[in-house]
Amino acid sequence: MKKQKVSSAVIRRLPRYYRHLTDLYLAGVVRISSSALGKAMNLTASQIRQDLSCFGEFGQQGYGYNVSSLRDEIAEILAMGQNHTAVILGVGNLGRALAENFHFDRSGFTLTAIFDVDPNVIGKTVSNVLVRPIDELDNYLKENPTSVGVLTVPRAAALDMAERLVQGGVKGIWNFTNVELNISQSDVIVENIHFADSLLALSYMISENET
Amino acid sequence: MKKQKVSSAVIRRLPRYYRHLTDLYLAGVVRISSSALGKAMNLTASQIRQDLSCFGEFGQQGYGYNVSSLRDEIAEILAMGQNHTAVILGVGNLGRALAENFHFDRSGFTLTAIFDVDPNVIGKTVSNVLVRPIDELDNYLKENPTSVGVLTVPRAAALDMAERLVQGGVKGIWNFTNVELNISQSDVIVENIHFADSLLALSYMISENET
DNA sequence: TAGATTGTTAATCGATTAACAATC
DNA sequence: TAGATTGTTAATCGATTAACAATC
Repeated sequence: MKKQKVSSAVIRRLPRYYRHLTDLYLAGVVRISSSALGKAMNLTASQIRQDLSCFGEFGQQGYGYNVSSLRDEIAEILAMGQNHTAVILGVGNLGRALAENFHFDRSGFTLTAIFDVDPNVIGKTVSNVLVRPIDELDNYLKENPTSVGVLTVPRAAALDMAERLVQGGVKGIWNFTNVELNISQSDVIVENIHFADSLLALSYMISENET
Repeated sequence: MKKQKVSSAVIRRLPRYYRHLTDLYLAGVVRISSSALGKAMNLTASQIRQDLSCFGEFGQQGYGYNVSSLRDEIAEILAMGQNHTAVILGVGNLGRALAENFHFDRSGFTLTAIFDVDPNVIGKTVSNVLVRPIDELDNYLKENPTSVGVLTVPRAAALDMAERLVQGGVKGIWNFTNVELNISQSDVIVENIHFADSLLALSYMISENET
């Protein structure tokens, strides 16, 4: 059943496909060819067909792809329908920004809990989710199996919190701290968002662009 | 003078090198070999030497690399010493999180201004930076040439704001909105941080990991 | 039907890894 | 000096692109 491993390059493009298809869908576009999609996304038609062929056959000769159903297929591939759950650790500015502005549900996740150490926020709700004391994390995870822990704690707390998430049985950690989490011995997946790395790459590119 | 174009894979690794070297430097490590660095970063020694060779010769046979000076060299390559400036557009939760918690200076940037539409925050300071009315953006950019615009506005405002940044002569846009900015006709560089893409990739990987 | 477009195989291109002479 | 490790060239591997028969 399981195909050969899908390359990381392909995996990174899947959410982009999903995003573009959603835009097309909302714009009322019914069908699209690989070449038209490629033009819109700055990819070759070949690459799109090659990417999709990792997962099955979703098109139709002479027609192209049905936008709505290809979107659904990709949602399926991305496991968006699996009722994933997420908890946020640390509700400072960034944690709060994610809780209030990021639509977890649009990626197939439900935000089920928020943890923090600050007595001023514990017991309150943020975005309709209760903020709990961090001491309750271990118990909470034991009683409420959770897909992903969102790490938005200060640098100093990052490693300890990551360890507790792993112990608590999460399947993935969405890491916003600039700490490199070295938990490769477990089979928990770490997805990093390194703001500084992104800005430095931009710094390089704008300088390169001038010369 | 200009070497052949450096591949994007290499550019993306440079900030990681910088980050690891900083950690080593702060830990008091004086020298490191490509193989030791590779082990720490999960790269091959070969790749590290190949990457660095795009920019010059920074090591010494039989010794390896001096941590501090290699770090400095990479900072130089990343253009960290060029007094880049940044302005934030939109000081909602995310803009505020960046203004207050992200250390622009550590990436060689100075946050010089913040713009918003909300009368309740205009005139106040966030992280010692004045929040100005968005109407002043065009004039501000004219009078204060700015390297990068940080886009943390709502989706609806994104395209318009991006256009004004481009008109205002910024060299790069750090885009946190989930809107695809299509400004490839200009030579402004867009660096995207797509939270949803990142979470969906994680969703895929944790599901894949189970089967 | 004729035209369009897929899925897939083969060709090309680029990036990573291996090997090694140079040398600190 | 002998051992270690670089920078670089060559070999390998993987990803992207091109081509085309199949077919809607």
